[in-house]
Formats: sequence, C-alpha cells, structure tokens
Amino acid sequence: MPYKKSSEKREMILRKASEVFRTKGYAAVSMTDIIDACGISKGGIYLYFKSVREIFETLLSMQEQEEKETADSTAEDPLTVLWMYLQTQKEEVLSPKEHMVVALYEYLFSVRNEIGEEIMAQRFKTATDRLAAVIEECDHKHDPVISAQKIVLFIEGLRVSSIVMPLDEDMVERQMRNLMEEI
Amino acid sequence: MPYKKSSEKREMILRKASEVFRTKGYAAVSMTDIIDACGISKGGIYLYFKSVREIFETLLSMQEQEEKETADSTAEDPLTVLWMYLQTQKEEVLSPKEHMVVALYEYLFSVRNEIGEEIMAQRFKTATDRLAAVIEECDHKHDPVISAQKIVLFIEGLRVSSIVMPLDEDMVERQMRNLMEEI
Amino acid sequence: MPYKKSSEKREMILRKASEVFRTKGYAAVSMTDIIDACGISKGGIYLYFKSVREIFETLLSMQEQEEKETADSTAEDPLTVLWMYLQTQKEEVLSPKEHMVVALYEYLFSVRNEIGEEIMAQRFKTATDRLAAVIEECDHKHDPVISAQKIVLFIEGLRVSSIVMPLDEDMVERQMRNLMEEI
Amino acid sequence: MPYKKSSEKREMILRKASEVFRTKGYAAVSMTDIIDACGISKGGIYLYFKSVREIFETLLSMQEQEEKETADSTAEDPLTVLWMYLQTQKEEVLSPKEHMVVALYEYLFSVRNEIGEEIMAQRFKTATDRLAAVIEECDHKHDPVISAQKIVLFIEGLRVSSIVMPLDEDMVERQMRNLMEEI
DNA sequence: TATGAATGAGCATTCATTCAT
DNA sequence: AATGAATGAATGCTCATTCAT
Repeated sequence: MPYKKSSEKREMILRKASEVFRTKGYAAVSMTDIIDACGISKGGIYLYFKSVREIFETLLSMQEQEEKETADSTAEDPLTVLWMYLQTQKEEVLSPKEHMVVALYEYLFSVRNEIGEEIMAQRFKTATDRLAAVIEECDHKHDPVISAQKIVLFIEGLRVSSIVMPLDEDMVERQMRNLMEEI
Repeated sequence: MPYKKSSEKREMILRKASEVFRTKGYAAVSMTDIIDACGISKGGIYLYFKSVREIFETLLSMQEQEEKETADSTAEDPLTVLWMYLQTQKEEVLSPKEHMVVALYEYLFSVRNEIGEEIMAQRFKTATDRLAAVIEECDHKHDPVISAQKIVLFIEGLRVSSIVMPLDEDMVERQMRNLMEEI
Repeated sequence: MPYKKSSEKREMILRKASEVFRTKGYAAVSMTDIIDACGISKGGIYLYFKSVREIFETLLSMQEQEEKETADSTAEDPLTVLWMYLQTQKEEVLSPKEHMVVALYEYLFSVRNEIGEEIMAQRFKTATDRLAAVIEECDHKHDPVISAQKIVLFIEGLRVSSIVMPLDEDMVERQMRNLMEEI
Repeated sequence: MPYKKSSEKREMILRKASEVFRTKGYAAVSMTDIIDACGISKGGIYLYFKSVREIFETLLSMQEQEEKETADSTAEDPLTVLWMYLQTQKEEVLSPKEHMVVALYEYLFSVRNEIGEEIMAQRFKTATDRLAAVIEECDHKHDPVISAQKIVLFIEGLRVSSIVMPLDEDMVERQMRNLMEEI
C-alpha cells in the first residue's frame, strides 16, 4: 500500500532511524537496519536520503535547531538559566540510552578526519561563550571563560562516561552543585 | 620460518596492531588492516588471535599492567603526585593521535552492551579512590572524593574533546592549574 | 495539462529521446534518462511507450520511412545518384555523433538473437539491389551486384570505424572516388 | 574443494569468460554471469580480476599477442600472405558466434569516450601499414595505402554485418577475390 | 491522462574466517 | 607453524515498472 504524504514518510524514517541510532549507536548502523526498522523497501529509503550519514546529519541539525529554539525562549535570571542548563545535562547523562550520545560520539569520531576540526572548535567556542555570558551576569569569583570551559568539558566527561558505565544520580547532583558554587 | 619463537611473532603482531589502532582508531580497523601492517599471511594471524577485538583487548590489559607498575613506583609528596598526574594527562590530550584515545573510546562504545558496565564503574571507582587518597593528604577545602571525581570526569571531557578538535595548550594549562587550586 | 493532444506529447518524447540516443548511444540509455530529458513524470512515459527499445524502434521506422520518401524523389542520372549517395554517407561518417550510428549498432547488437536475421539480410539485399540498379545504368566493368555489395559493406566498415576513431576527411574522399572508379 | 594452482584457475576463468562473451557479447555480461559460468564463489573472482572490463581486456591482449605471433611466423610470398589474411577473415565472418566480434564491438563502443580515439586510429594505421607493405611487394596498379585502407575497412564492414545477418559464403568468397584483383 | 511514491530484483564489492596444502 | 586460495554472508545502490491518487 504505497502513498502517504511524502513529508510524513520522511519524518517517519527520521523517527525510526533515531530509535535505531539510540539502540545501536552510529558505527554499527547500516542502511538495511534503518530500512528494516521502517518496514519499507530496499530502494524506498533512497528517495529520501542517500546514506546513513545523511540521515544522521539531518537528525543532528534538527536537534540543534530545537536546542536553539529552546535557548532563545529562556529569559530568566542568569543563575536559573545556568541551573536549568545543568539539570538538562544531568537528565541526559542519567538516561543516555534515550538520547543519541553514543551515536553522536561515534559519528564525530568517524568524521574526525574529514570535517574540519575548526568546526568542532567553533562549536565549543560558541557553547563556552554563551555560558560565559551567563556566568558574567552572576556573582562570580573566577574568570567566566575559564569557568565556562571547565563546565562544558566536565559535562563532556560526564556524557562520555554515561555511555560506558551507570552514573550515580547523587554523585551527578553533587557535582552539578559543586560546579554552581565555583563559578 | 622467520620467527624462532612464536611469542616473538605474537609481540610483533601486537606492536604493529598498536600502530594501526593509533592511526585508524578501533571501529575502522579490519583484520586485513592488521595483517597488511604485519606482513603476515591471511590465515596466520588466527594462530595467535581470533579477532580484532581480542588483539585490542590484549593491548589494553598490557597497557593497564604497565600503568599499574608505574603507579606503584611513585613515592613523592602528594601535591607533586597530583601535578604530575595532571601533566601526563595534559600531554596525552595535546597529542591524542600518538595515543590510543580514539581507539579506546571506539572500543568502549562498541562493547558497551556486552561488557558489564560494572567493570567500567569499578575502574572509575579505583581511579577516583586513588586520586582521593592523594588529595586527602594535601591541604584541601572540599570533600576529596567529590574533587577526585570532578578531576577524573573533567579529564575524560578533555580526552574526548581532544579527538574531535584541537585543544589550546594554554587553555589546558590554565584548567589544570584551576583543578589544583580547587581541591 | 500541457499537451492538447497526446500525439504532440508522443512526438515530443520521440524528439527528446532521439537527442539522448545521439549523445549516449543505445546500450547506456535508461528509461530514466529519457524521462529526465523529456521533463515528464516517471509513470507518464509508459502511457506512450513500454520500453526504451520500443521508443528506439519507433524512431527507426520513422527514419526508414523518411529515407524511403527521399529515395523515391530522386530522378537524376545514375552517376550523380551514386555520387550523391556516397557524399551523404561521407558526411555521416565524418560527424557520427550527430547521427544515430552508435545507437543503431548497439541496438542491432542487443537484439541480434531475437530479431530474425532475415530482416537485416533483407535490408541488405534491398540496399544492394537498389544500388546495383543504379550501377547497371552506368558504364561499368564489373558485375553490378558485386560492386554494390562491395560499396555497401565498405561503407558499413567506414560507419563502424567512425565511432571508435576519427576519420581523415581526405582519406574518406579518396576512398569514395576509388569506389566510383571501380564499378 | 579449494586449491588448485592459481594460474590454472585464472586461465579457467578466462576460458569460461571467453565463452560467455561469445554468447552474450560484452554489454550484457555481469560479474555474476562469469561467476556462474565458472562455478566459483561470489568473492572468488575478485582474487583474479577486479571487473568484467579487466577480464575482457586481458582476453583482448592475449588475442592480440597470439595474432602477433602468428603474423611473425609467416614468411611466404606476398600474394599468399594476402590471400591467407583474407581467408582468415572470411572464416571469422562466416562463424561470428565462435569469435568475439560482437563483444569486441560492444566493448569498443562502451569505452569510446574514455579511451583516446588515437589508440584506435593508431591500430588502424598499424594494420593498414602492414597490409600496404605486403601489397607494395605484389604486382599492384593502385596506391598500396589506398588499397590497404579499402581492404581493412571493407573487412570491418563484413565483420559488423556478420553479427546482424547471415553472410553468404559465396558472396564473401567473390568479394575476397575481387579485393585481390583490384590492388 | 498524468503523477511520483513505492517496490524488489539485480549487480558489484568487501571481509572475516576456514581449510587443504 | 604457516600459507593464501576460497567461501559466502552482508552491504550499498540502481532502475524498470507498478499503482493509488
């Protein structure tokens, strides 16, 4: 039974693929895996995407877009913004399987020689700058940039660790508070 | 008959494979890659190892063994021990391609569902405990365990970041000093 | 509804397909190629033709029809008729890409086992007979049929060679004159 | 039951492939066709050849080599050489299915845009030069080069015609004699 | 008529692994 | 102990053709 509105199918593929990535990561995912998950035909997927990579990159930019929108909508006081940011990260590292953490790392590793490293460096800078701006507005005792970098890198450490071992919720909570105290 | 003792050949394989892993990571390495690097026959490698994974895991335990030996030999004052530890890590994140960082992560990701997560959790605990013991001996203002966890996770963040982007040496240096100050 | 009459669309398809065949030959042409060239829908072409082959065969018979009409209209003296025939062939072999020579051969090869060989044999006979009739009227020193066959086969050789290598204009001219002299 | 001397298998593949080419031409032959004809495994063929094209080109150069050797061994009087050449061609056009004529043309067509046309032009020149040298030694009334070109092109016409229609043996014989007379 | 999404058979190619030698 | 020829499952991808709309 073919036919259904094209964009719906595209979204369905992305949704199913997202599940696959959450389960299998990125490296181990083949076109066939996604095709099977979608229950469509071999050739069908190529009408929408030309490779696993393209699907993943589409998911990535969608996610990025969503995050940007969420970020823009917050207009709270800096400490709350910071705290909410940390809570969001906490949630993610405590249930990594519901997120695409593994897949994201595997993707980043797999493209590490192709994609200009500057892109990632730029992303890092954007993230720390935004965070530093928030910290700047708070009552801080250290250089906001240093603190921002520390927070971002620490969270990166949490994220990557969450993949290979279970993280203790209390520990994460205490670390997050510690981060708040030492800005 | 190029090898008198088969153990020599085994070591040669491990040595060459290690180079391959440093260059290509783990996920992208095929048996064929290692065979080519070793200049041995297709079937020959199976007399020593039954898979890429086994080779990598052998290298891992060798490395672990070495680290344990080095760790035991240090008998300095705690601040120096801490500082040297941080400097070693700094070196590694500044030249990740000479180390097996990428390969290690890729390996950990690929086995994340098979290997008991407790193993990694145990490793983390061992690392933080050892570090906490060192911090305990220093003049500290925070809970040594919290500080140790923070340090280990932050360094994990640095390591993983070093793979996908170039890290600024000054930044790393300043962060390391910051870690020392806030124990 | 861009086409009032479906026959207009049919002709358009034939015209565009003809361009495709001149450019890519026959073997390498896919339905998709023709569809793209026509700017029509995937399924649309099947309302007019059921395969690439049918399109090509339609073009072939159209061409044959045209040639027949041109042939009938000539009523010159035999030597001129012969000379004009040779000149037409010369032109074609000197710019094979503007004609369907490649496509024609590729088509003939691809159907060689299906199409009764007698059809081609009949075509050959028709061509040589017509030519022989012309030669008969000239001042000839050889059997007109032999000469006619020689001419047709030689031109066939020229045509096929023109596909895979550039032909020297002078050479072709001299050969054509040589053919005229030895009838 | 694997194992057999490698070069034997290579030869077997070439032999079987040659049959396939004689039956199906070149354009329609897939790796799978050859694999099936050889009765070997899917991956097996890639140990010897990396594409259908490579197999065909190998067969071509083998054939060329053979022809060269046969050519060198003849040391007869020019008229006999010429006659034998024509007889060989006659044989080939009278049983084209036992030869690779179709496959050769399809191959030449398929590579016509890649392979420098000069290569084919050079081949043509070599062939006509050699023939012209033979004619030069005979009692001739025309320019040997013109005659040589005529013969080569005429035979090319015969060859290509032999693919799509049955040639009459008497006709070919008479044409060959005619060629001999008019040098 | 016309569309184009969907299908599935078909082809090329790679690679871990086996096993006769 | 060592070799490397052979295997076959797995993957990516293309394309003619169908059919609901």
